[in-house]
Amino acid sequence: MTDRRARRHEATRQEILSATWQLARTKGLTGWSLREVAQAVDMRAPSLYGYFDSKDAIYDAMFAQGYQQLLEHLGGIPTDGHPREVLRRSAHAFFDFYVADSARHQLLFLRVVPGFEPSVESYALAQEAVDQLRALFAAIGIDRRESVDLWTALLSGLASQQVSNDPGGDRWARLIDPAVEMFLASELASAG
Amino acid sequence: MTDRRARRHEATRQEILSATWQLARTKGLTGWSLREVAQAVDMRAPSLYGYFDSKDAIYDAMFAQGYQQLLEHLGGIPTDGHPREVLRRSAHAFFDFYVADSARHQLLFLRVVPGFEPSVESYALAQEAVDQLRALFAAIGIDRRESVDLWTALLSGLASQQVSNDPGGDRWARLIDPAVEMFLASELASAG
DNA sequence: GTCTATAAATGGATAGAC
DNA sequence: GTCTATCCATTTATAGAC
Repeated sequence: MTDRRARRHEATRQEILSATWQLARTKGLTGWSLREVAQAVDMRAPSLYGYFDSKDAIYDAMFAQGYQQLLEHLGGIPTDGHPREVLRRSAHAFFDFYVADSARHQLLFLRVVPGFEPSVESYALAQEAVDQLRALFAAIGIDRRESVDLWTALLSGLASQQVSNDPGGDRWARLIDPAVEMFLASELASAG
Repeated sequence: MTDRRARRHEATRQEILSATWQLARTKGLTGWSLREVAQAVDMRAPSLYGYFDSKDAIYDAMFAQGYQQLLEHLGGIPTDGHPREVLRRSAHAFFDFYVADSARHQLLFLRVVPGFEPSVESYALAQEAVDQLRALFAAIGIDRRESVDLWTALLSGLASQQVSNDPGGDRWARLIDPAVEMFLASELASAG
């Protein structure tokens, strides 16, 4: 059983992680220190070591949490209706997830933190997300790996351009639906 | 006239920049210190200040150099022949440039270095690259901004996936030509 | 132009009292 | 579980001798 003490401990852990996410968003993924985290949660830096073994352990927990959020995000996509609609929904869902937090994107999808490698447990979550995406595509009849790879590249590219070149705008967001049509036309041509 | 002293100074500057690029590639874009740079060029750290005012000034010089390389890379693309061929060439050129140095990509296209903002002079080079890309597309009859934006997203997405998920491989490189065909088919459908 | 010496701050992390 | 105190390394950057 998780007693009161364990629940409190976990709550504080979450509070710390919440503070690191906030710092990562405002000061950059690598632009914060343990002292700043401690200050944000009204502690002294050494107290953080009661919850995380090291700064990299915090990054690892953020990595895992980010992929859990992605899994929930993907899991929330209805898979009913016409394949075109499912694809459109998933495109917007993926785009929104990416654009919502560019620090999270840098942590999950790029290799930005010097020296940081996710633990095997955390990496398993990343693999799970890949599997879930593949399952989504299989459900609407797209099962070639190349197709999924192309779709992933297309969507991550749109989102990356949006974040980097038009933050807060919709210059690339408006291209999602045309991109889905382009992709589908190409898929139908390949399949038929 | 640039006398011997000025030429020597510039040569040393280049040597320093070369060392920082190497460090950025091996230890991450933000994973190196001035001491390491100095050691690599057989100096002491304070001597670097004879060539650059600060670490951010080095990042700025790298930023400018990266865009100069991109401009040269784009300029080297022959624009003769069938539009499909020009597009294919430019796709491979862009992909190769991106994949060749992921630290450079992070510096030029993402906001990875905490606190770093390119100077106006350096940013002008970035704008020049955008203009040159637009000119290339105009030359083959693609002049809608949305088309160029979609193409940029598609190629940067392919390259990003290649670097992040299959470094050293060709899983996404093999999708370049199919992606060009997909893009062209969509463009022809829009135009005609 | 490069050095030594050092400032002045900050980093992650540990020891040990309470 | 959190603190103070501190270690020890490292950071960027400056002063001033040579």
